[in-house]
Amino acid sequence: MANIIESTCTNCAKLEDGCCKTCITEHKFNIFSPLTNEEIEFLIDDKKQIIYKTGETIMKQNTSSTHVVCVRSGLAKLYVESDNGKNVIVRIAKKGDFITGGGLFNGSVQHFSITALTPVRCCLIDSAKLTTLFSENNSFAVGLLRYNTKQNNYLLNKLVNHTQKYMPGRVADTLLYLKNEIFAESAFQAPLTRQELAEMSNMTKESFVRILHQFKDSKLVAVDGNTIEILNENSLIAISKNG
Amino acid sequence: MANIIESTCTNCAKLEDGCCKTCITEHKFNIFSPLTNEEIEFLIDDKKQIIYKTGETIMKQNTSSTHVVCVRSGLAKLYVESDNGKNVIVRIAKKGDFITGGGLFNGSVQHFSITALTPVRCCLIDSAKLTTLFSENNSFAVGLLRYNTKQNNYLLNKLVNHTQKYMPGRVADTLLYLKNEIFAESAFQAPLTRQELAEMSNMTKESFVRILHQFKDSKLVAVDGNTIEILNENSLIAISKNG
DNA sequence: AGCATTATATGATTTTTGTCATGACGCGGT
DNA sequence: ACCGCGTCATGACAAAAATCATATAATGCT
Repeated sequence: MANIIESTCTNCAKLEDGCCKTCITEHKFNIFSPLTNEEIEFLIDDKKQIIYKTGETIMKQNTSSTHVVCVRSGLAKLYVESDNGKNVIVRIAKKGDFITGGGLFNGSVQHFSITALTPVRCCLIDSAKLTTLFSENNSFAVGLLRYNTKQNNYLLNKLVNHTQKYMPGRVADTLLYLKNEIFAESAFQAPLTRQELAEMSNMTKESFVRILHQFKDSKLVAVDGNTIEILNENSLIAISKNG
Repeated sequence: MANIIESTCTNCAKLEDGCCKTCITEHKFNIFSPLTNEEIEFLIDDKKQIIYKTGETIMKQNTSSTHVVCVRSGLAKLYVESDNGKNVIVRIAKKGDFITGGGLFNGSVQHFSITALTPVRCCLIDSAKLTTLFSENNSFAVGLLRYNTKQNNYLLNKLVNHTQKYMPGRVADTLLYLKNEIFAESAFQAPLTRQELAEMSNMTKESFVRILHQFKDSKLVAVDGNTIEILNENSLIAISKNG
């Protein structure tokens, strides 16, 4: 069971200790940077700080939720569970990511699930507080809209990539995404099974394995279990572009 | 009825005529309903009213644009042009639709193209005016965010439908979308070629034609050229669900 | 350590979908 | 009316990807 850890992070319970303010800068929660100290105080007043174990569900699709998630550490997968039982992993959330399940001002039903890939430390913040701040602080409102817009463009791009590219292009996309967006390193140990990597790439695990093996044979990547190293990024980019 | 609206709209240059205000209610531009008369006056001050002929490009992907589009009549396709030359039609815009190409507050680059499927009458409004109103009128800001959120959920849904369903399910989706979202009638004459219907359904035109033919054989639809009639909506829904 | 369970890998086969080729039909322009 | 062009339709075939089967490696548990 996930445990509330307000005791372990006592500094964070009140703003006077400087913890939440620090968290916002340190963890790069850019979305909150326009807020004044007073507004932050208001925001975090009754927030809950939770640690999820690997594999635990942070949010479940189609359930109702009145809070948003701010990831402080760890990785989580955001995925849609389709009617046929197959999952589509939409993105990976990491430190500093801010997640609204179905969106503010649009009902409380979550349109995707979130599951911890590693232990995840996060803060759950009441949506109502965000809507209040949305009205009071225009820069914050602009930030929220911009966040949504970017998400929109991201999804538009993913739609095209997933429907128009052949499998090697999609595998290349997934590997480049992990390198550049998540780990920011050429070699990384991804806490993702082949099944999950396949769900990110819109294919079966068998197909993913085969293509990864081809990439390995072509010296584009080095693979050892969950550790993947990008050896030839330019070729992967070419494969991604080519389709 | 339609004539009255259109004749008033021709003098839409000033609010004194009551036209833009009428337009907002009559054409159901809900996004603008929170605005005061003064704000509307400000918004439409130097707007441009344009008529596009069938086939004309209203917005071109990857170009810069500083305005948003409000469709007053006609139909237009919003589509992404992918690197391999194939198009993905994301949605059809109709009367009352409000379109921001790449989004407010996020650069001016358009992330998709818009082309008129029929003659399209629309107003182009300066994005800067919207951002000003966003700051001044909170209800309007909420409406914009809600619009974006809905768009997000729509794209999420389309991503899953296009990647997880077999072709018959996707064709069923397209037909149901046209019936319920665009024409609001069981029988409709769609100004879309088979190629375009295929681009909405993420498949080749040949595949679309074949599946439409099967649906016709199964008495699910009646087809005569561009006129399509949904005869058995429940079966189409079942096919859509099934995958 | 030994066993059960899960994840990974790989070949054989089938299903799904796209590509190519061809013909029919409809429509605008001369 | 005739031609040319684009759309629509349909069959034959090829390519892409999923499924199935099975083997191996890794992991967790008692």
